[in-house]
Amino acid sequence: MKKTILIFGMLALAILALLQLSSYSLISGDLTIEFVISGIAILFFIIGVFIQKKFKKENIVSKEVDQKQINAIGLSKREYEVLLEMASGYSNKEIAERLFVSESTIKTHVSNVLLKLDAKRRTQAIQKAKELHILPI
Amino acid sequence: MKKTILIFGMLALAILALLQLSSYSLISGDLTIEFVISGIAILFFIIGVFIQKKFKKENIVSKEVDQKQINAIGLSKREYEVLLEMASGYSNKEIAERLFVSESTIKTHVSNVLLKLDAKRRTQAIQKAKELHILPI
DNA sequence: AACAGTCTCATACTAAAGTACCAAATCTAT
DNA sequence: ATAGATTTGGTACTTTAGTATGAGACTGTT
Repeated sequence: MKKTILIFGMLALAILALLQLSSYSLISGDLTIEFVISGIAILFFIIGVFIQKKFKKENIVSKEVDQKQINAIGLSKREYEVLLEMASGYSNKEIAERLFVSESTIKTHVSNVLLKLDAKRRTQAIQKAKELHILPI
Repeated sequence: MKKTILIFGMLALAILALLQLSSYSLISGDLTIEFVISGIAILFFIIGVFIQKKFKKENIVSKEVDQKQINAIGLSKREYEVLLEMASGYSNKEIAERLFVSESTIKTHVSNVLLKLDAKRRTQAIQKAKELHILPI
């Protein structure tokens, strides 16, 4: 967790910088104490929100599809489309109708998907695809 | 977004309260300006983190299984177990081996699961189960 | 233009999934 | 203890899924 140390170090620095700035402003009389404190409060609130967001993103399984993984596996555009339809629970015949091609074509694509994902069944392919983060949701 | 308005109202109030408190402390000379500002910064940082956490939680699809849904659907304990195995990508034969029963039994269970989830195929059953939040992940 | 890759489709299989129907054993709660 | 639900298992059958193989059409690339 180097990032944690880094972030808290930066925060400490930010606080020190603000202290310097605020005391200087107060001495010079440009700003009122209320204004400075409000600004600091808002600033640190925003920083808190931002940092929490960053941390959350790392912990949560991203719902985004990992395009790099798709390329790494070697799935073609059409094969990936078929995979998505499979994962949605459609049969080969239904996928064929939805994509306006023959069932034979879908079978070919499915076989290729299974090969590339090293799966014996479509359900296993779906599971593996999920683990590889190449499926939305 | 009533919550948003509420939260920001509370924040504004908190800032005002802090201003009052800090000016009072400064006048009475109990605290230094640095100490007050640091405290406020830390406080608002924490508030920011907390609020972001709250908001995030609402957006994320809960990974918990919805036991009520399982009951509502009428899935028995064993049927649910089979559903989980199905969703993991196992074949009927594999599930039979894993649960130490015959393949016939699994077929019966699977048929019942499909009926209760109103699905034509196991992939569709998995998809529907996912939507009903009765699958972990 | 030639080539690799993709997409399409077909045939002929084998394997797996799913349905229908039945029935015995086992729990479970009243 | 008995009724109702659950679990288990079987047979026989239909439907999907998946494999193997081949091949034409259509990219984009060098």
